Amino acid sequence: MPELPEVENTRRYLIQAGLPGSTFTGADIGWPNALKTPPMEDFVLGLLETRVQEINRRGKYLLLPLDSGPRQPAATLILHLGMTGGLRVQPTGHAPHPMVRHTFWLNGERELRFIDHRKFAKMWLTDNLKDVMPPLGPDPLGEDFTPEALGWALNDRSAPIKALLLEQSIVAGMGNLYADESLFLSGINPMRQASGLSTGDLERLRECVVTAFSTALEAYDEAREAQWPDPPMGLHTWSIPRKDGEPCPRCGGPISGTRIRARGTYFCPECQR
DNA sequence: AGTACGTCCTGATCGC
DNA sequence: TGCGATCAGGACGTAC
Repeated sequence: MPELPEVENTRRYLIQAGLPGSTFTGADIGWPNALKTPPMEDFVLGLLETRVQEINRRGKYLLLPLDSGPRQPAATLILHLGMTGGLRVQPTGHAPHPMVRHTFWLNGERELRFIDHRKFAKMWLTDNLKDVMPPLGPDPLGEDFTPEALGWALNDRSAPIKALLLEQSIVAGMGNLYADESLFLSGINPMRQASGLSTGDLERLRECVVTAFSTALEAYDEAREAQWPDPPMGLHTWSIPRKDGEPCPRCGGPISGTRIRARGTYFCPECQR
């Protein structure tokens, strides 16, 4: 379930693996439904002989601006890992993971391999980001993620804070696990009405979102070094147990499991009132 | 407009 | 023991 730390880890992995500067020499799209735009033929032709300039991230989206030389306009390859997506840069001879859905051939006998067990991942190739990118809120690793920005977005919203934290237009990169973790760290009940949060709540929440993501990222950085060249994925980097009745790490009381907007939600009824 | 729910997917796990 | 039902969840489409 890639959320911001997993996507950022993937970004750093791709850079370390030398994807920037590599040239696409072909592509095999094994699950066409993942391709949102353009149609397959245009997608593959559009990638051909383009060079990856850099690997950027906006929320959970990976953005690969491409250099196509004199051919214009310059396009961007956009990747979203969905729930089970993962990327590898490997030598052509290296046995591929059984769940590789798409293969992008690179110069120098290497391949960019897109793994995706459950086929929730998505891809776009566009020369106009605005046409395909949904509106994204501030990124918690950036400077514009402030208590004021959070308060403004939640101001007149009556939905439970947990549901709104998951909206990418409010917090870019947030996902189910880190939403629960951030609320647990900040002592805020996930079912509370967003508009009812005090200034103090918002400040604490902002701080805890940053803490949850930063802690996870550090773990990914370490694991990436330790297990190179296999990138880590799915590290257990949160403190709140994701099981009903488990002891709360803070007070020892039983953790409650419930559903908010059909998402599994875990919290401590004692610490998060 | 805001809120909520169904849908897409596969594999693991649950319950009868 | 075995097999069908349920669960997991990111983002979008649809309904209210």
